[in-house]
Amino acid sequence: MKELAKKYDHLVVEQGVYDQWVNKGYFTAGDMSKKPYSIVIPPPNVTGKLHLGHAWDNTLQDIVTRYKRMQGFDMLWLPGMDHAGIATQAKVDARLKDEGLSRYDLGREKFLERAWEWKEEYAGHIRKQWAKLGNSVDYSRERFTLDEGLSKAVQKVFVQLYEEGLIYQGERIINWDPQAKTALSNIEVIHKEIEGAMYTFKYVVKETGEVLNVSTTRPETMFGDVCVVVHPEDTRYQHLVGKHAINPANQEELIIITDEYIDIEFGTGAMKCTPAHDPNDFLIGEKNGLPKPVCIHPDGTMNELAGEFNGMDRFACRKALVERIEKEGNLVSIEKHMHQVGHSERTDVIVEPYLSKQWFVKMQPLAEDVLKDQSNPETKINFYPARFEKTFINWLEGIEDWCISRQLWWGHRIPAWYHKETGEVYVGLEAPKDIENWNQDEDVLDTWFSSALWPFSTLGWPDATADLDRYYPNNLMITGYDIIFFWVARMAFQGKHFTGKLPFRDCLLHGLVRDEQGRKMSKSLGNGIDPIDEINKYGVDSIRYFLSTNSTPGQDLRYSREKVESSWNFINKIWNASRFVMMNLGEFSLEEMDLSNLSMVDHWILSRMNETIRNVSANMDKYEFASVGTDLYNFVWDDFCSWYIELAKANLNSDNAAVVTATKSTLLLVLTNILKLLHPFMPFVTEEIFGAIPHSEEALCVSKWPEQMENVNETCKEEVARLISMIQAVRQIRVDYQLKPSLELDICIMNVNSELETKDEALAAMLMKMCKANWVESMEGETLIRPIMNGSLQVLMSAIVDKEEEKRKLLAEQEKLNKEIARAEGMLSNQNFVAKAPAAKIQAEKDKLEKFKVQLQIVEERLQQLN
RNA sequence: GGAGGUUUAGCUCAGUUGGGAGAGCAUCUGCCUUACAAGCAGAGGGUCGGCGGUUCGAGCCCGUCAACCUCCACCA
Repeated sequence: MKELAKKYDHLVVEQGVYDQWVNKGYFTAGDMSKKPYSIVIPPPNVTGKLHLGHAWDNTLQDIVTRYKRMQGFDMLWLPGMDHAGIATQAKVDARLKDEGLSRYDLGREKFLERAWEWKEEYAGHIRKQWAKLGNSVDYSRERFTLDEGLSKAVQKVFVQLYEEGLIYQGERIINWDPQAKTALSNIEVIHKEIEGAMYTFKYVVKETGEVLNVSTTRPETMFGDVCVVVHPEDTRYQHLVGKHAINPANQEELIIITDEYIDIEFGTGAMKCTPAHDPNDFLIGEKNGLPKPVCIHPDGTMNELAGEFNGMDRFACRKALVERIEKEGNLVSIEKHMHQVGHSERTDVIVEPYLSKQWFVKMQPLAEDVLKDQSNPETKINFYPARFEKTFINWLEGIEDWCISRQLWWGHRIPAWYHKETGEVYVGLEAPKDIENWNQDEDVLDTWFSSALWPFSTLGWPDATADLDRYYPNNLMITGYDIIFFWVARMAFQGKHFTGKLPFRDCLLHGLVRDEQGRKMSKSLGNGIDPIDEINKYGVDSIRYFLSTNSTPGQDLRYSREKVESSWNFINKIWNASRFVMMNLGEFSLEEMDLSNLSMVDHWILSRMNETIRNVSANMDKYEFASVGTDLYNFVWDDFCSWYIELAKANLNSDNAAVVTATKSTLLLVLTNILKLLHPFMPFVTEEIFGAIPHSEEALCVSKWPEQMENVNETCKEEVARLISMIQAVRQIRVDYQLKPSLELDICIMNVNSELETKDEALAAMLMKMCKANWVESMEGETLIRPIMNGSLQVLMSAIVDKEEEKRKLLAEQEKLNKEIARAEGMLSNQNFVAKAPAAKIQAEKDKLEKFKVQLQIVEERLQQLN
């Protein structure tokens, strides 16, 4: 058995324990005698260090994991990491750049070697951070989205969806990132409101010589224009339909056509149409069988269609073109224009809508299957908080096809081959036999394509493994609300389609960690906080307790060092209380435990313990960790430390050995259960203390979750409440009359009608200990009377009491009581209340009224004496 | 243009079927009481964003307005 150091030092306490847990295999799942419970970690990107958001997310998962493990489940928390295509490739590119290289210098194969080196390096960092956080993950089942098994799952899904007609290749307008030179899916585009300009130019109608004004926000795309469109009912332009306008950018003739899409009220009512660089224009082009010329290179520079601007950056071209047109006299106006412009999530450059050939997943049938299951209480995912179900459903209902091909090297290569001569497309798990005649698609899949399979691919799917059978669907998914679309929804439809079941029963969503001013943590603001620094400073137990108990589900969380310190203080309190218990237990062993001679206060703390176990377990099941935190804080600090330990001191000094034993037993039992209840939140310090007190279980982290104790006398609650009110009354008298704390007061207790009415030695000792009060049977001479719960307390103080002061206090008390009585009487005389309120509520009001009346009587008697 | 969130003590936030407003920190007073001064014992501080409604009773339910925040959305 260990000793507890005099001072709580988190650096010492948190050292070495984690490795022991891992080495003993406590985190390894697979005990077939137990019921399974599973969570998979949202795989962190192998791009860098974990941030506070990860610490929060992981802590929540670890809390549930440890709780379920202690409840006797075969608990699997499966760890792993994500290859994070664009993000990682960008990091490796940057590293190469420092060496004066580009990925093209290395070639695909060598580049991938470098990327794998990067992955190994960062995976090591991430594992160290998991250990630091205390994550009780099963390392024997750790996975990586690009490992062999998961790649197999990805290929299988791609090929099957292709064969089912749910994956197709198409020439479409996609979101193009000209810096990363890859396509993006719709949700990888961040729309930001920026100030642009609306340019209006003169288009001369060839046949009539009239001038037609046409506006655009992107003049550079004029080199890809194929027509001018007006609304069919726009009387201003009906006579021009079928005629031709001259494009002021390149003097080409543009046919004037009509389309219902046009908003007559907007701008001039005449729109230029660029089918290859705008999704709406694309549709108009398709409808009318127009060509779709591309005028921009994949790197964002203009191509040969731009004539003299060939090779110029798209935005430089915009400026130069406008200047030229102005010079030619064809500029009508430039007006400031605020509009939403798409930016790449990863590189932050302005996304170019771009016509290109990509692979897509046909989403509607997949989404419909999920929506069907979601509408059935038996099969649906339960969202916590429930409101996110709406977000989830709305997105699936309005879903568009998912562009899944990425022009990158780091990722799952698309299993499609093109015949060198015929151009035939082959998609399959195996490469074509006559491979020399085929070229494999150069592209890889969107990272989220593999993440979407995570809940089952990590368990061995597509093989029918024992793990898959046992741990799928997962019981719970915990992640941030910011990736409902990216991840949760996609896991849902892939899970449903390939396993027949939605991938998890519950989904707990948390918010974002913000800085102390409430701002998002970001690189550009430089306000990011490294969790490791904070852990070194305050200990991971404090960080975990802070992160998990200071917000409600779905709400963002402000990081607050003040509150982390307050968490540290709480842990320090537990540490010191434990030291007190140990000091008093001495050589006390488990065999001596005897709870048969419990005193009133022992019963009381055990009854509060039962209540706490009940509330904590219920709230844990609802993922209401803030409530759990409050309950435990109050129970530990107020009930156990401030009251029970202080009251127990008198019992521990008793000559009666049975009383001492009962108190020691209670101290040990309650402390043990406190450690268990707190373990999921602060695993290190609780395990350390557990190791230092008598116990029969192997380790706290694999100990049994507390159960309520039977045969606890609940009526002691009221007795102890009275005792507490007595102690508080005496303390109040000291404050009121500025008496020295060391001065012993004689007190006499009257009209209590309870066990406390007759003097009891143990109670007398407690009163002496708690408020330096000596309990006497009766009192002669002038006394000061204070009402206490259901009775009154008399103090002999004629020498000290200032009568006027006492009168003032009593009058204040009288006023307060009269108010209360008026309130209660008011309610009870309200016929509607009496007729409609529940009987229990009415009775409670009657009881209160009675109590107040008794107290008022005492106060008034005393006032009379003073007059 | 849709959807959602937030508004409670000086600050940060709880408040779970509607039944006498809470915590942490901060402030004030008094204490080194042998687990803990990172502590102990007390105290002050709120028209629960505004208005209206339902109800015997509203911080909580309904309507409306305001401020702030977030997500979604192809208007040239």
